[in-house]
Amino acid sequence: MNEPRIQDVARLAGVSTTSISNFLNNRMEQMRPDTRLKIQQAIAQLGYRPNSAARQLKTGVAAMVGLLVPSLANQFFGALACAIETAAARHGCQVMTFSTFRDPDRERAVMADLLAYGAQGIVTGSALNDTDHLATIATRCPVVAFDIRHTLDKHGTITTVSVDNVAAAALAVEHLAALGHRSIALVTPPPYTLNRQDRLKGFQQAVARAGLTGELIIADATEAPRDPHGDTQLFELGRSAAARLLAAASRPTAAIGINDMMAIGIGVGLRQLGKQVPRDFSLIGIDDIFFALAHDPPLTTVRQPIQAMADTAVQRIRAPGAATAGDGGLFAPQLIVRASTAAPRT
Amino acid sequence: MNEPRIQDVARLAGVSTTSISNFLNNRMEQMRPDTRLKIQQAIAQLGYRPNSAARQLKTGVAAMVGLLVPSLANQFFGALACAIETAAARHGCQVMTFSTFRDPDRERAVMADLLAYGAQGIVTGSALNDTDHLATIATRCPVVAFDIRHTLDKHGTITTVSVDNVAAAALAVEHLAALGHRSIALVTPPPYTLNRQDRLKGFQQAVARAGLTGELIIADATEAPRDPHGDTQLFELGRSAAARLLAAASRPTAAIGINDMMAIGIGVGLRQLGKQVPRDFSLIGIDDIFFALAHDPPLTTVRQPIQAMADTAVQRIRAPGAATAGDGGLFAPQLIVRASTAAPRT
DNA sequence: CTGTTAGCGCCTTCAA
DNA sequence: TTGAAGGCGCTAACAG
Repeated sequence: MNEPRIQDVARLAGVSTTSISNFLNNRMEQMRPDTRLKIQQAIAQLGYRPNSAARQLKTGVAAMVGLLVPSLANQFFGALACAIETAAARHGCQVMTFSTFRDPDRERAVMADLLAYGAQGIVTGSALNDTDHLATIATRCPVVAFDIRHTLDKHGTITTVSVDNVAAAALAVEHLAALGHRSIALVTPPPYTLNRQDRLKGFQQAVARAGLTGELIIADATEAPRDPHGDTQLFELGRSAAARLLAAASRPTAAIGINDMMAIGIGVGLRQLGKQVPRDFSLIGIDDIFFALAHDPPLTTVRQPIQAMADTAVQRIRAPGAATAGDGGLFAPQLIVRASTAAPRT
Repeated sequence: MNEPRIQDVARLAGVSTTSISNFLNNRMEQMRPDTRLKIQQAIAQLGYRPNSAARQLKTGVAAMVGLLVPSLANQFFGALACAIETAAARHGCQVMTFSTFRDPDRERAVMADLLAYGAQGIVTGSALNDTDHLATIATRCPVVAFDIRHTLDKHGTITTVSVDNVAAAALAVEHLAALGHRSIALVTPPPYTLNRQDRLKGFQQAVARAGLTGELIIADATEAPRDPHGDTQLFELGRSAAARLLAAASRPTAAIGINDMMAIGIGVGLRQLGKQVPRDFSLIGIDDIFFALAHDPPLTTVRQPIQAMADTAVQRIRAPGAATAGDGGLFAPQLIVRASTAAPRT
């Protein structure tokens, strides 16, 4: 309603709209310093802001990147959104975030919306089953898949950014081994997604390397209600897995949760069973979500360098071609030792 | 890149662009059924999506609402963003979310961006100190303040949506009173914000009504590092407040955290001090964030009806005028009894 | 019921 | 340096 327009600025500054446009687009060399100053003042005085719709209509792109996540209510993705926003702000561009609630139809619709909005590119932290669709989108704008590396490699049109999940799990194993644990378990839901498969692989490789006994506890997803919003499911699965952990044939003295949510669930379950962490049992997660810190005891975990990953993701969108499809984009995880791991009782 | 345009659809369907436009804007009565069918097919065949920038440039508004939160890494605001997105989707519109990191400058900049983007309205869950600026924005588009009622009422141009914080605190007090507690405490940082002041007022009123002893524990904000991202601060403050709780002169048997984050911190602190919740001490929060459930024991709390509040917020943006500035917009909180409260030990 | 047409605000030649 | 002018894709009169 009654926003100032470029012509108003031009009139007030006593210059042409062309100069204003040049000013707005940082072509300072094409005007005298005093012109520049006058323009600056006029813009400030009017509170002028270029209309992005018009600009986009003309140039074809918006200074905006899209972000898809399963749900912002999920702590990990909230943090991711934060990191992407921070990264985008460094490029002077906005983020439009959508929760897909893991609904493929909604996912498709939302991608189309983003395209209609002229998004420069799309970062997706939402694991699609329909990768062909993703590839189609990728022909229209750069698509960066966050933490869902392998699924998409085959198409070769999508770049990916991911923590090295194999290394992450290995880091957890090595930490436990160094503490003296000889029998450990990995607790995970059925590893359908490839990042979970990677973590599983890392676990098995590291266990073999260290000569440990490694048991796999598959938490049956039907044991807890699905929850597309906040991922309470993983927490509940972890909690109910605690009993199986204690009853396991290999008598593990430590467990790795496939991620922090699961580890926190395990921690609560163990305590409800009268076990004390880390005195009776060691526990370690992966991701380093905020509540790892708020857990009692503070959860030892393997951190994903989210901000660095987000920076790379946005960079790839702003400068596609810089990275070729399928190239590395693998980030090194970092062990964060807190208080949920200790040497096993002898 | 090479998106189909409205003319392409018109050509393929063998009709005029007007009809396509009518179709897109749901003016079905202005065309024959067979025309409608042809259009439908043509759109599907081309995968056509109207360009939102062009549409917005023409109509002046985008099907988009802005959302400002301190940080999406904060569990509560992640959930809020989720709820707003769900509400907006029901109106067929998108959400552009920004984290302000509680930086007034960024807040201002982001509001301006939103205006430049043609946002239909702005929901802010971010407590500004500069309410005049907010009022200025409100002259350009509807602004709905989420959970920061009183600060803004004086301007009369901004509508607000908030839980009844007085009632929320009272609900907590009454629950504890009903369990038999006679001396309780409220733990809060210095109540600068007005929703905290409301909670404090509700606490004091309810305590007086029930004839209890009510102590106020002000957690000194300097005791924990500030954290604009994830609000670890409140957690840490709660944790360090546990000792003061146990040493308090009024010998409280239960505590209310000003919100869940604080209550969870208190819970962890109490346990580290060897106290068992709820056997030795009862604990209750306010908000009902997800981790109230993941806390051990599951935290009794007072829930904000976030989705209903979000629906109302979006409604006010879509149909401004329906609600007059400053009108109620107060929502009833709900007591969620879980396992952190019990009768005091006799 | 359908076609024609004039902009929405900005960017970018182009000639002055 | 500047002014004029032609769109970007769509909508909404208005005239058929």
